[in-house]
Amino acid sequence: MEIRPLRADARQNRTRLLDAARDVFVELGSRAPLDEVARRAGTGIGTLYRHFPDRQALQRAVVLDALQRTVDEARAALDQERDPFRALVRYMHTVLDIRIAAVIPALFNDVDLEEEQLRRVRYEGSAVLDDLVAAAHRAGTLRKDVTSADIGLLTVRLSRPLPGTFLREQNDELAHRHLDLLVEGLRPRSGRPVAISGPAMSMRDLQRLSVTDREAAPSTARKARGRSNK
Amino acid sequence: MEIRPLRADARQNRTRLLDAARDVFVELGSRAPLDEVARRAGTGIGTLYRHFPDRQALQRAVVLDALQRTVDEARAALDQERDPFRALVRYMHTVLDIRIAAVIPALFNDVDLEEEQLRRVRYEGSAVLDDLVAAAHRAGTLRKDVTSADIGLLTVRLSRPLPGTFLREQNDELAHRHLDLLVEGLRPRSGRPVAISGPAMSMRDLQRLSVTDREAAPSTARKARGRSNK
DNA sequence: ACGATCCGGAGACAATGTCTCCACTTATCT
DNA sequence: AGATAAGTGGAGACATTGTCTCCGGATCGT
Repeated sequence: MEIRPLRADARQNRTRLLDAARDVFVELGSRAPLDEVARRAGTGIGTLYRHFPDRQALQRAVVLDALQRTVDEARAALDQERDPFRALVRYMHTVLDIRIAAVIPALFNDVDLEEEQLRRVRYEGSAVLDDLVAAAHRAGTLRKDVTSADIGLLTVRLSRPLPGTFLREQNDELAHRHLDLLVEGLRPRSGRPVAISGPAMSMRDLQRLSVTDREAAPSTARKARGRSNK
Repeated sequence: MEIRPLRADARQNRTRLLDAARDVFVELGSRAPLDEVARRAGTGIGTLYRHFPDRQALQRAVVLDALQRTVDEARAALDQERDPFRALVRYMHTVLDIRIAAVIPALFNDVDLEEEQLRRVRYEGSAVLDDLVAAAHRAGTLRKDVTSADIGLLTVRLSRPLPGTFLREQNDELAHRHLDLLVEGLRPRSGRPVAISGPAMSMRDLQRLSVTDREAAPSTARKARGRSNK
């Protein structure tokens, strides 16, 4: 590892490449052509390869960067907001902005999340989200049956850009709009509590689960689900 | 055009290929290897190409099939459910099951949605969703500021499989769980109405928007494939 | 039983993506 | 300003991946 500081222009290029890579991976998937990344960053492909020896190194750097920023923001929300529910909502909006919840999914199969450094930041991320949720639970402003994994997964669903040729700005607006809508469903209901179905997991459950199962079930048979509208 | 009915085994293979293709496109994206589709369908690659002359034909068939089933189910929901809100919720759950809202996004850039037959079914789909939403609005059981485009886009967000090595069944359960959660946010609030941000669009707005954006690039209706742009 | 119909998958071909190499440019220091 | 180390860009050799044809053989329907 080089410890010598980068030249000013080199540092800027590195940052630009990271930003461009994040967008490209989110929009085009983990196997998007790196030419495109270089193009958006306004550099040559050679420069990209100088900073990141191969595709995987770039992907790793992108994830680490986004994760770190998310953790920082989560802590800020927890510290600065008086109302825990507000802190949680602020956290979710920020996550949309950082696009972390879109990046990780996109790169999930290509980046080794168990690698030491990533593992550590991921752990911090889970912990702070657990704290946010727990605080809101204690305050009684968040439905008791909503778990931290729900929050995490919901931000994933909201983060991913909608297909079609939406402009990016429009996409972002819609994501925040839908988050607003969702947030209303997170509050406890005064009247009858309508039960929600499915597995209630914590962030820890979620991580354990992702790591553990590594076999593919080739069962393609589809069964009709007997569904009553609850 | 062949009108002669297919041999029984051929018909079954065709159906299997369609189902497999839908899953593969959703999971692996529109450019997923067709070998994988054949493998999951339990047929050879040659069989795939006999039924669908090229990738685009397969994609188109997948979308048409899913769309048609969705429209049918939407009509059934509208007819059979007494409570309009229940009808809407049932519709959304069904959409998750059919995975239409995951298929269309995945194939958005590869299938020409303006092609006559698709256009017609899509139009029907929008119309019936508009009806569902309008009915719920009239009944006062759906927030007035929630539009049909919101419903459509939200099902898209919920439909797409979460990354990681979730088993498919688990993925489905989570999608329905999160839909349950979301639904609570769709109901009108008795107390203060918390405003939601962002553009409020109808399905029509949505379609118009997607189409106009497309004009920028030359629409490849049925041309040679080899394109090199950038 | 016996055409007609359909299947399977090896492999030639085409498209796409990876990454190196090095002549050239730019930042930084004195 | 001059010297020089640091950084850049992109053409192109190479590798990987996906497309689609072809035809001997299996299977269906009558």
